Amino acid sequence: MDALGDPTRRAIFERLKGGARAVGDLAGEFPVSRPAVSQHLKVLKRAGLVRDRRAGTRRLYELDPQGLEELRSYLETFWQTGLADFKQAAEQHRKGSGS
Amino acid sequence: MDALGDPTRRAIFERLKGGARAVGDLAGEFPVSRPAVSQHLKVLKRAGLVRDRRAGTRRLYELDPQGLEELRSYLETFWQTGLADFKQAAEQHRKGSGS
DNA sequence: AGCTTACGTAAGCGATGACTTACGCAGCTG
DNA sequence: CAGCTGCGTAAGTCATCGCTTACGTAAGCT
Repeated sequence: MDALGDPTRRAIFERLKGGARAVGDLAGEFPVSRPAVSQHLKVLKRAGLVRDRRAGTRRLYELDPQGLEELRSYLETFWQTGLADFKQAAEQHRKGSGS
Repeated sequence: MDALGDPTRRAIFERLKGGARAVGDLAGEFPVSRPAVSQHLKVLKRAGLVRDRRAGTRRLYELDPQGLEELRSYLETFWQTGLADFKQAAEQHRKGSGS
């Protein structure tokens, strides 16, 4: 979650949804240097959101399904921990107020 | 989303799921000063995630249902933008590769 | 084997941001 | 009306982090 806090990193992450990409290739589409992209990928990898794979001299990065599932379930829990409950209260509270 | 990047802020946000709370009351449960909590709440409010309401000299903060719905739909979109597609590819890719 | 490509890492730097203390203001209470 | 409580804001400080340049390293190509 903290890993997605940075806009650039989030952009890289979203870009990876299109499929596996190499670092240099990826860096070509962002206004940052290649090492910067490397570091971002390192953080994402550490967060379990991406995976790296070798392809010749290049290193392809792709989304990690497992980490994504974990994130998803975390968010699911996020809503359900008393959130639906709160929503009902909110709706009730809203009943008499017109904007 | 950037608003939830900070751990302390996220903790405050989660704490608000339990219901509306005053600032000082909230600050009593965190290792930070009251003004710090105020600033965090300001950011959350600016992000549309929380709402403030007055109660005497206190100011109660609660989750904003509208902002939460926006966040939820954003996340929904997040998964669906080619993500299911990617998953199939990932599964397929897994088929014959033994590490 | 030597050269080139592609990447990761280290070191340094500038900027963002989280936190604290000090201050001013609104609202209850006597 | 005076005092107290509770909060927001301002100013300053210190850490964190994102970015760049420079360097070392692994893998294809000739």
